[in-house]
Amino acid sequence: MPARVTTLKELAASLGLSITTVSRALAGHQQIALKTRERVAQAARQAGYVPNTAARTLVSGRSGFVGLVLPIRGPNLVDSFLGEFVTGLGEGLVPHGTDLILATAAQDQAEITVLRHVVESGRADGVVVTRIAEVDERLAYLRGRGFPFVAHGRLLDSDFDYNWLDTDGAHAFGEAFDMLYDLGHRHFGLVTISEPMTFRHLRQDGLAAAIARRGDPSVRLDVATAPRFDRGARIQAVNRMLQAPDRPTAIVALFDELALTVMEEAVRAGLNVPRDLSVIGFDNVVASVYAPPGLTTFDASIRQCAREIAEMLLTVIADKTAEPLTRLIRPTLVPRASHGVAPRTRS
Amino acid sequence: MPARVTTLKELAASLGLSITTVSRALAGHQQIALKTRERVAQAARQAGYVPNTAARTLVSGRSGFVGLVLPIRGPNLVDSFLGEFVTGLGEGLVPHGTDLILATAAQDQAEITVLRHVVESGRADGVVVTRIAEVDERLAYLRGRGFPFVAHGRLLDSDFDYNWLDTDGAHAFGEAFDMLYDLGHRHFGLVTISEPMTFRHLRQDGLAAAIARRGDPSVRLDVATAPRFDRGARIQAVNRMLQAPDRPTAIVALFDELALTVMEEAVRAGLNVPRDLSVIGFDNVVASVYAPPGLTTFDASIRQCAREIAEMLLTVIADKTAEPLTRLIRPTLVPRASHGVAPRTRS
DNA sequence: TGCGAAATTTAAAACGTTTGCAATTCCACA
DNA sequence: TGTGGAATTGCAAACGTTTTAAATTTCGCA
Repeated sequence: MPARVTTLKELAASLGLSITTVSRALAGHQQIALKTRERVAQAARQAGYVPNTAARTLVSGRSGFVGLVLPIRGPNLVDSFLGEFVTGLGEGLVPHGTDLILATAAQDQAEITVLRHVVESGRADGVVVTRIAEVDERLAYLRGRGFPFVAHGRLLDSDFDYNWLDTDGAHAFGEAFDMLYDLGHRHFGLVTISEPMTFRHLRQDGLAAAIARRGDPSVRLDVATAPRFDRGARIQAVNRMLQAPDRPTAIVALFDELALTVMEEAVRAGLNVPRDLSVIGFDNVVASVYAPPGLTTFDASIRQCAREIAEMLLTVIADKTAEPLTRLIRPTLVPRASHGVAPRTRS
Repeated sequence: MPARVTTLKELAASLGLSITTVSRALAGHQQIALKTRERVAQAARQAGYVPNTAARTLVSGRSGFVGLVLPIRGPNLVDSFLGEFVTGLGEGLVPHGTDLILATAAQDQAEITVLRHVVESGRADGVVVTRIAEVDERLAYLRGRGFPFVAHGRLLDSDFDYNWLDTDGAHAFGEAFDMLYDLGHRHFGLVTISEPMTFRHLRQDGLAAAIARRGDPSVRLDVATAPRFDRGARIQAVNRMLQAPDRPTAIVALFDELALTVMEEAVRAGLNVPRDLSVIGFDNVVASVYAPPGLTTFDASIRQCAREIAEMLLTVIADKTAEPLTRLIRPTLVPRASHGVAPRTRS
């Protein structure tokens, strides 16, 4: 017997009260007699009453949901990013009784289309936007609508303020450089991607800034670029860097996946990490623990960041006029065994 | 200028038509003149009209959402399961215009409470249930309500039918045994968990069945059990098995995370994998590629399974009276380098 | 005993959509 | 020019809740 859903009307009828009174009693309004409130609460609990979300949303204009548009992903998810991210969001949302909507973009569909749909159908009270692109129409759209959102990541420059939380990749890459420099490295390699995401600039600029700060003209930086999802091209780019007659002694990769490729190809080329080559990544993916000799990397604590993003978003939803919130999270170095003193200079 | 949301009423007014007609025109009803339908569609597109979800849900009784209650997870997610799973669900749902709701259980809250809330608030038209426990109140509840759901996993026995999709762990473990037996192994170890999840029985039974099928009385099986999230206890249990005077020559782990621990501890104990010890896991997590010498394991293609689960659920939602759907997916062996011929018998 | 203010409760409208049924328009044909 | 039936459109109720404004009850005090 599929139990029917209890409605406010039924509850009111069974109590001999009006719908209004029951609604207010459950909302805890002071104007309802204490005795009545208790009686109603008791009956509601017993009947297992749960308010209908649609009806509540319709009248209040609040859905109690926060949206996340799933980035269209390649066939190979290599990390636990998404899992950690939604887990963190969930943790941040649950104390406020808010749930998460995951909207997926179809193969041939732009993310912005899905975003618009989520926003304009009233499914969500706010959204989280990840993977910020150099020119990001999503932020412009949300901004134009005045719709609450928090970005995970930043634009390089913008003529408007918005709420964001970002990992301080610039600082991390500076830290990586300083550490490697102090270990004697002077010739550096950076492996990066060709996709127009802002974080690649932020990190590369952080590296460049640290180099400039040091003011040592003997420091040299090579850059290798490959498309994010083209494994073949990536391997090629890495090998071009490794096979060069004068190759770097230390390679910093934009993120661990690239760093792992560097380590694999280095081994294949007969190099020993870290004796011949230091490698540093970013993200602290699980594989970085297991890939010999253990990848030195940075941990950005995605789950914790996501939780904070959720909290920021709830704040913004509650008060749309508030000053823009921004948080820059400094990742922590996870030193493992893939970096070491620079090899003696050849020649 | 935060653009307002267009409503049906406004659209109707601007067209000089009634709300009814516009609604029907957009729904493509034949009874509306073709010319009108086109005119309305055009105007709707131009105005960027998106129907309000709450209103539609309220009257139709369909929310256009499918729910997933996030399992409460320990501090350390080690795999990409959740990410792959929600990605797969999204892929299966998006062609039908359905989205996914992720509800998180608070720390002190039972999963069933959240599930009840999702179901009874009308937020979702159906739910996906994962990680089936030996005695699973969620299935009983959903069954009792007649609420559409698909289980990822199975009960060991049940007095009712339901929709499920499961990975054929029994078959995989049988396959692992056969392969190892043919390589000369006679003394086996199974590392499993103490949590009352059904899959541990299914897999262990599959192993036992394969042993029985072989009918070789010299085959021996040791079992080590530890709590899922207690790393210390797990290491202890593994070591007890490895340190035993007469240790197994082949260890099958309930899943990769355990297998990785076995490999780590084996190395620490001075054993060579696979020369002294064969290890086989299950799940094909990313780390299994990188953990030396490369873990032989089974791939259950979570993403594909999740997609199918989504499709099954949509079928069930569309026709609640349909026969129960069940799918048993055979995982594929991913042979890497952690297994090999049995070492010569000592003594 | 009656008055007025305070305390408590209720009727009714509103949110934006879908849908059963009724009303209107159109057109072919007599 | 009128008629009937088909084609097209519109009215109004309904979904379950919140909320404004108004009605009713209660109670202290003269």
